[in-house]
Amino acid sequence: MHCGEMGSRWGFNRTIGQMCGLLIITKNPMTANEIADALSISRGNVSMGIKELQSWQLIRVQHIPGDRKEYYAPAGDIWDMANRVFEERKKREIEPTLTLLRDNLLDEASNDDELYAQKQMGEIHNLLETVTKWSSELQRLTPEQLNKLMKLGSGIGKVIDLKDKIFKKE
Amino acid sequence: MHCGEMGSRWGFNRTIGQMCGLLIITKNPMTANEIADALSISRGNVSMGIKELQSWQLIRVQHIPGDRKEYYAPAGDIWDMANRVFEERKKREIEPTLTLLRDNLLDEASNDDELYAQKQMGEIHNLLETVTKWSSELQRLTPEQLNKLMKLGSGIGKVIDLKDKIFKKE
DNA sequence: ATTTAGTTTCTGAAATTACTGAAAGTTATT
DNA sequence: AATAACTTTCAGTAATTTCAGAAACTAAAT
Repeated sequence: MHCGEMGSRWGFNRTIGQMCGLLIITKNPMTANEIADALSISRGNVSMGIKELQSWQLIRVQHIPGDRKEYYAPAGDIWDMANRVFEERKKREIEPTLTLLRDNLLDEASNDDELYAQKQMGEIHNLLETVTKWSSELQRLTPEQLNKLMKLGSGIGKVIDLKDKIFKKE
Repeated sequence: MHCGEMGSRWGFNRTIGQMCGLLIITKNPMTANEIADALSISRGNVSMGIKELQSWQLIRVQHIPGDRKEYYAPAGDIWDMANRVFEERKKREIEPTLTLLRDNLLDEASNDDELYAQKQMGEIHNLLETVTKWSSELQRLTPEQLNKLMKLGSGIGKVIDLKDKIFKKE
């Protein structure tokens, strides 16, 4: 139920949130009908939800030999799923804006106000670009490196300073 | 207009998104009426929007001496604002879940299925906690350090390995 | 105390989004 | 080819969200 309430904050809707939560905490893969029963929602709704969750790559189908039904299970572990949600949201929340800003920055400003507007848009553009670049590079780290990095916390500041000192001459 | 379309993805609604965008790209502070006119929306709607944007700490009131009207302007620079949105969303999207998970993990599992559910919830809990901790520690860095870190990109992997080598003995 | 210039709150209408249930579609089995 | 066991689509309905505009409120100026 909580996943339902949070669903829309996380980028989908109530039912879809519930479905996702249910599949995560349920040990065995479930059929569409089982999902509908468990959450008291219509079969059709489940079908739509499945489609949506698949488009987020959060669930996958599993076939059980000798059984014709389709069984659904989470696709990957919790970390994988979080990553996918993050990526998908980046695509929806950041990329369109980045494109628009780029286009706008190409126009020539014809007065002071426009100049100011462009300056501000430039700032936003830089910020978003930095964030996307950084986040995709984080994903390139091995889980082990990532773990170390997280544990480091704000200690990272010291490491950066250290690195600076060592390579000062370059 | 684009800020309007994106508004709901960013956590507020169309009108509020537009208001925020307008205030950012406009050089001088604006009155509520100017905002209403510029966006062709009702005065009441602007008032609600202002309240909401203030709750996100994205805009601030400015009084102009000898003028009775209230003027509104963005609160802080782009980076500040992004930070606030990020913080606010963390509060809305992560913290409630963290609380719920903690409560649930205190219950004793009474069978195998519950045990599995708890294991999964534990995973989510860890993930969310790591992310929140890390993000709040990043904010403790000076803007300069942060900038260096961002520029480092995937080079961060090498720096971590370096640090490991140096402090191997500890 | 009244007027005036402004802000906020609130109601119901409009627009959007989500959901159901029935019908259509698909695929394995006989 | 017909049936049976499922899944998907879709039209209409229900629920939610957003919004305008009127009414209520507040405070400065007279």
